[in-house]
Amino acid sequence: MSDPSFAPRPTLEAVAARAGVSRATASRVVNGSEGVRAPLAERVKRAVDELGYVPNQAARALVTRRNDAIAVVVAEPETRFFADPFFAQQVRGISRELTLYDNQLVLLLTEGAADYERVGRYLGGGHVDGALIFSLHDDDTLPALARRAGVPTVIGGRPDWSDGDTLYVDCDNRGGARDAVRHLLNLGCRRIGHIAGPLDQTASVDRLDGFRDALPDIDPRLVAEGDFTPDGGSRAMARLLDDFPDLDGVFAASDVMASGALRLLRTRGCRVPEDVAVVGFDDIVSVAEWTDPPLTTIRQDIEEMGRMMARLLLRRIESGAAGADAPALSSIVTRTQLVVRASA
Amino acid sequence: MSDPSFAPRPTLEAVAARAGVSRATASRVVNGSEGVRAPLAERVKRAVDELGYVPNQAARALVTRRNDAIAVVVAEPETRFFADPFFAQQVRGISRELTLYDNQLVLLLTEGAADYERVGRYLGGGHVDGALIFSLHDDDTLPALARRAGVPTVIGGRPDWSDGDTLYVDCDNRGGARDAVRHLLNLGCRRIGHIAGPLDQTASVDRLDGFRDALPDIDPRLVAEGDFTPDGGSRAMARLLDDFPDLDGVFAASDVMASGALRLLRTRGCRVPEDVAVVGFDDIVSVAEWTDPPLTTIRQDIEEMGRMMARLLLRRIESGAAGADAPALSSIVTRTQLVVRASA
DNA sequence: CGGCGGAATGAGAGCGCTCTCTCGGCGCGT
DNA sequence: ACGCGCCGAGAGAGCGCTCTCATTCCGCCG
Repeated sequence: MSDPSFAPRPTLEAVAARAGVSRATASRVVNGSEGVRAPLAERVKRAVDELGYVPNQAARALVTRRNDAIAVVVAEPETRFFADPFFAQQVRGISRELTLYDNQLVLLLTEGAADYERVGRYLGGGHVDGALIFSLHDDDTLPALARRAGVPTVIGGRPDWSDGDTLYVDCDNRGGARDAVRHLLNLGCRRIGHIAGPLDQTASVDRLDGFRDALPDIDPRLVAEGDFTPDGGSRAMARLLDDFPDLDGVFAASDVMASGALRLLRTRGCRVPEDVAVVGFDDIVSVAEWTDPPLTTIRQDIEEMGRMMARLLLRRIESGAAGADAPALSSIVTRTQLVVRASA
Repeated sequence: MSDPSFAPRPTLEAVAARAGVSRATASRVVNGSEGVRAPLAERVKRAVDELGYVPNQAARALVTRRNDAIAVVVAEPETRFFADPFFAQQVRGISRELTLYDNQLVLLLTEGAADYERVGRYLGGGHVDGALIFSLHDDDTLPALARRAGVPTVIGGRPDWSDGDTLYVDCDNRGGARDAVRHLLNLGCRRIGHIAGPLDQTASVDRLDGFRDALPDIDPRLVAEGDFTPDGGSRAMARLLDDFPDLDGVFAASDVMASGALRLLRTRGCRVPEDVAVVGFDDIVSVAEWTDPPLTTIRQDIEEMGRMMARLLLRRIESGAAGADAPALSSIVTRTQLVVRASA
């Protein structure tokens, strides 16, 4: 087997020799620093081309302490990670932003706490310059892990603790939820239920809080906990309907759950929005536009949030490298927006 | 800002000093090689714990030429990558297998050929020990790129060229397609159409070939090309129905497209399977079990294929390291299986 | 026309690790 | 009791790169 990986890769040394310059000069040219006279630079570039030289990243990383790679750590079984379009969009945003700055995305999937040790080792090993952590649940040790590993981190979604040092990007879950319920109220709904996400995540809690803001002193049974899956939404909807046959409005904490709720509503013969009006959250287009009827929802710009996470992290890494007098960085909370379609 | 990344990470040297041994011995202990007497090894381990030592991967990679990381390159816009459960399952399989062997997964998303240069640089940079490439289209230069970069590669899905050196993992697309059509035939269908995938991918072509195997000399208009999305399936179904009102059977080249077809069939008032029987391909459970009616389909074990890809690649890397007398590796084609649900 | 300043180039010291090679010490055979 | 062989530990040479610092070369001014 003629394994091409056996052809030893040319080193900077070789390039320098061929160009008749020193390694230092070759390095300067390769890294695009100025102060090399044109003819020399030209010769080096030619040598690079002819030899097909590509810098060895390990060697470079060893001295620069930079990897130009950041990890995306998902504290969620792959099943949900891939099934949920929310992650998909966020990762896309991240990926695009990182690409812009020539950084690579290393995906670290965890299946339960057993993998945490492995992830910790990886982060500590200096493989990546930073980490983006997603979808935290109560008491998740992932951020602590990253911190111990000395890896700059940005979290997707407000964490359930707060200290000035923790950076995150989230949307205004509470305000968005409030808007959703007010919309329902304006439509004339009198009996409004809420399909919440798992309450060990702040996004769910914040949305529930927003719901309560608009509807204080509500019967607690009007809140049914789902799990961000269609089925969960469906089950929660069923419970709500069983407990409150006079239900005429529902705010679901995610579009995906709302789609499940819609499905159940249909099997129960309820018309949407005539009998029951439904508002979702997220505005995941591939879901919200395709439900029957199309979903009224609270829009958050998920991809943009992904980009922001990446940018924030990159800046934090940068500032770490720059020293103490770096500009202070702060978490970002984005605005949400009501998108009215047909379901409410 | 008290950036913890500024606490310099302890080096092997420090561990050795603390344990009162040489760097070499410390290294031996850390890497679990034998031939170090227990008391010494014990002291080293203690030092590692106390210092919180984690080996610097860049330094290690520099000398071992191993990164314990492999790249997954997706020649597909993120949109489809994330939207399509097929990739999700495959990546899960890969991730699991890699984790087993303490390898990391680096996800390289490409958005069009513009990104190829970047990917090439990355692969050539020695960041990863190997690459898994997915979802190739005609004349895709990705494999050539990987080869030029000297990176061992395994391809997901049969490539459209063949040479003994190219390793791939695929299922028996043609045989599966044949089975699907035969099932339709056994059911008594007389006018069977095919919703094909994009014909610049071998999987689509192979499935079409299987369709033709079972139905030679068929009217070419009975084949409608889709794009592996629900919408594409829907559109193709519409075309088929328009051209052949007497259609009574459809074989779709993917479950996702079949679900779109089902949707269209419903809007047209066709009963499934009474009026038109439908068979899909893939057996993506989250799709096939949830369509209405549940989808009869051709099962391929996608996750297992992912695992196989990873294993094959790891072995190829291994064999590269072992030298010429490594066992010959060969591509894998897995068996498919008809799964009968309600749609046919 | 000598010398000075500044820019361009080269020399060389590591970065943290692995691994070969050498050396020291111990058990054993005679 | 002496020497041989072998196992366990240490010394040291890189891996390929970056970057500081010394050196050289040039254009100019005096």
